[in-house]
Parts: sequence; structure tokens; C-alpha cells
Amino acid sequence: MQALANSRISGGSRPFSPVPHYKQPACGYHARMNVVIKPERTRLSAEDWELAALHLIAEHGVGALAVEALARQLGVTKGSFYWHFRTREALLNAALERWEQYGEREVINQIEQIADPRKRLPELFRRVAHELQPHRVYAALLKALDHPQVVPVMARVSQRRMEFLTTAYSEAGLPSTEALNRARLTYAAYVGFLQLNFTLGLPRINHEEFDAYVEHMIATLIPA
Amino acid sequence: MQALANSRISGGSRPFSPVPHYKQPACGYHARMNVVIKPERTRLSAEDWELAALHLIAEHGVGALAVEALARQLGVTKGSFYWHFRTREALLNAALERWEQYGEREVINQIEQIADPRKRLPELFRRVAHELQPHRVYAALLKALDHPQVVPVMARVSQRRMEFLTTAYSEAGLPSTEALNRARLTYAAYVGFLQLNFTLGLPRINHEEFDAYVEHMIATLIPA
DNA sequence: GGCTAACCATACGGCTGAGTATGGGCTGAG
DNA sequence: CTCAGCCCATACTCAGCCGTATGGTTAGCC
Repeated sequence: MQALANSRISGGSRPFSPVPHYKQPACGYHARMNVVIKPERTRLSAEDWELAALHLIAEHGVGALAVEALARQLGVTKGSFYWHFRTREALLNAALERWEQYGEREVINQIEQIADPRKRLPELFRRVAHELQPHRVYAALLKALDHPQVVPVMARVSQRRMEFLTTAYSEAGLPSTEALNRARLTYAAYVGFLQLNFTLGLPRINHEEFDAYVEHMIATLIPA
Repeated sequence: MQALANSRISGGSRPFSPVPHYKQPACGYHARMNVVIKPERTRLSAEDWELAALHLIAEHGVGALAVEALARQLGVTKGSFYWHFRTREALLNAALERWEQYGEREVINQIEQIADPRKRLPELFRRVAHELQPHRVYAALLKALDHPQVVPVMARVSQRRMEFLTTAYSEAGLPSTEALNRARLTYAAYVGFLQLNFTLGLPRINHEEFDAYVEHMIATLIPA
């Protein structure tokens, strides 16, 4: 039911073009996560638009995702955009999907390969703490939960992370209901920290103080 | 669709009440027999607009705060609005200020009157947990942190609550730096919980499960 | 070179929502 | 009763942005 007509423009020619373009099967395109900011005078692909959209979302929020503004930022005009995407929502969906795909694989997989289950959670905490950069999109999406398009994405991502945390706490020795509650608490603390320190710039915690906070979290939330 | 957990306190000064009065839009109603609900042409004040704005924010977010929509909801037109407020931003600021004023007095004052400092934090947790209703505005404002007008308000409110939590943990026996970090953790968990359970409707936690979660928080975060 | 598909520019239509101008109605003090 | 001042309705203007239509330009392949 999620597989609606996702207009990754390979799905059709232009709406009312008198000269119908042939569609090409866009199977297997390489994806690089390099964010391009400066307007280089090269031709753009749908991927470029999606990455630029994510970059803009991370900086100014979902509400600032306007096609004309994006086009200005990329050094082109709307005409380019509406060749790649059928609508603005299509771009948002594509960008969110891309973010969801490339999002967690890395961290979760790396953590799962740690042999000792009791060492996983501290390592997870420290690793997530020092990789705040990729979390900017997440923080921006938290502020956009009124928009119906981002809700299911965030629900899936949060659900997956919650399950990961729950099993991690289980494997660390907590009984099941306690593991679930601890996972809730941990994930809520994570989300709340993003809100309070990214978007709201509370007393702008500095580095060594932040490290101390992380260790405090580890000591408080992870069972000895 | 509301009235989940009722606020049991609500004794003293009223928190903002819902929309004052409705007026039937002049769309084909037949005036028949006896006394029907009069249109009740009461005139509005600036306060009415502010309260209605807060009500609308709590339900649909800051982004939905449009003057024409509000006017429709109040049974009047824009002409009324622009008599009371110079601009839309003025209404937002006034509403936020009102919310900030009437916000915390009650809970914080009541907690401060508990004699034993070690009993304050558990009581605070339980009380806040069972008063989720007034936190709907807070949750909505968390989703509106991209808007520059709400940032300073939220910064002030969070700062105040953080300080309250820090001294509470201090008085409960934690050394100062640890008290600060624990306060950060607690407040982040609070904010994150609002995000995950209000706006994002994760596995919709039910009542007894929620109570168990609160007790788990108390056991984990509050020093014995 | 020449053709074709991919890519982009320009111009326009339409909608939405903020803000303005202006006049009319309601209410209480006198 | 009446007049002044508060409150609201109506009818606009204007800007921003989405989407459409269509013609122009560049890249790759024979």
C-alpha cells in the first residue's frame, strides 16, 4: 500500500507533452551521499534534487522546502524540477525515502557486530553522541511532525530503533518489560536532547561538558 | 477525541479554556417554533482571540494559525481580527506570552511546598504524568521550533524548568554537576516523550502500561 | 554531421492567505 | 434620544508559490 505511483520520474513521460518521451527503466543507479551546495553548471539528476532537498530540510526545516527556492539554490529554474518530479510532494517523499534507506544501516550494523552484548549499549551511546551531524535531518523532521508525509517515515524509523534498543537492553540482562521501558526512556532522552540542543539552543553545551553528559547517561541508563 | 486523562488539580485560576462561543454560520437554518439557540452576538476581545489561537495551536500546530481560519472558527471575519491586532505575528506573540505566564506557576509552586526534598521529585513525575492535557500546547510548540517567534519563549520556559529540576536533584542529594546532568537527562526524556507519544503516535501506550513506565522512570532517574 | 532524448528557461494561470479601506451596526453614557 | 466609540462585514489589493505549457539547449550515439 506504500507502493503508490511514486513518481521517480522514470515512471512516465511529461504530463501533457505533445512529444511523448520514452521512459527508461531506471534500474540500479549508483548513489553517492555527497551533498552539493554550490551551483555548478552541470546538469542535474533526480538524486541531486533529493540530496539538495535533504540539505535544505536540515538547515531550514521541511516548511522551507519550496521548489523555486531549491531551484534558485541549485542555480536552475522550476523547469528543471518539473522534469524530474511530478510534484513537490513527490520530491519530499523521495527525499524522505532516501534518508530512511541510508539512515541507520551503518550504525546499527556496526553495533550488532560487537560480540559482548554488554558492550553494545555504551558503544552505541558514544557513537551516536559523536555523530550528531547526520542527526540534523532527524531533528528537522521532528519539527515537521504536523506534516502528514513525514509521520509514517518517522514512525517506522522510531519503531525500528526502539526495537533495536529493547533487544539490546534485553541482551544486557534486563527482564523484558523493564527492557522495553528502559528503551522508551532512552529513546525519549535521545529525541529530547536533539530538540533541546539542536533547534532550541539552550546554554549551548560545550565539548567536554557534553562528553561528561554522555558518560552520565551511560552510568544512569545502562545496567551494570 | 480528547478527554483522555483529566487534570485532577485545576483548582485555582483556570488554565485557558476552549473557544468561548460559536455562532451558526448563516447557511440555511430554518427558524422554527420555540426559542432556538440564539446566535448570541457577543463581541470578542483580544483575549478571546488569544485563547482561541492557543486552542487551535494545541490541536493543529502553529502552522495552522491563520487569521481567516480563526475568524471562521470564532464566527466572525477578518475585519474583527484586524481591529484587535495589528498583524498575525502580534497575535502569535500575545498568545505565546499568555501561555508562558499561566503556564507553570501551579505545578512548580505546589511541588515547592512539599517539605521533604526527596519526596518532591517522585511527586513531580507523577503529577506531570497525569496532567498531559495542558502539555499539548508545549508539544505543539516543540514542533514549531523552526519559527523564530517561538524559540525565545521555549528557551525561557525550558531554562526555568531545567533550573527547577537541577535544584530539586541537588536537594535530593546529588552533587552539583551530577544534578545538572541528571536534570538534562530528565528534561530531555520529558520532551522526547511528548514528541513520541503525542504527535507521533507510536504503539499508543495505554494507561496501566503508562503508569508502569512512569514508575520505571522514577526508579531509574531518581536517586534512592 | 544529424537525430533523439534528456535537460532547462520563460511565461503564464490559478490559488491561497495576509493586510487595507471603508462603511455600517451595536452599546452605553449623557 | 443621541452621539461617540468600539466592534465587525465586505470588498478589495498584493505577494508568494504550485503547477502547466512550450520552446530552446546540451549530451550521446549512429
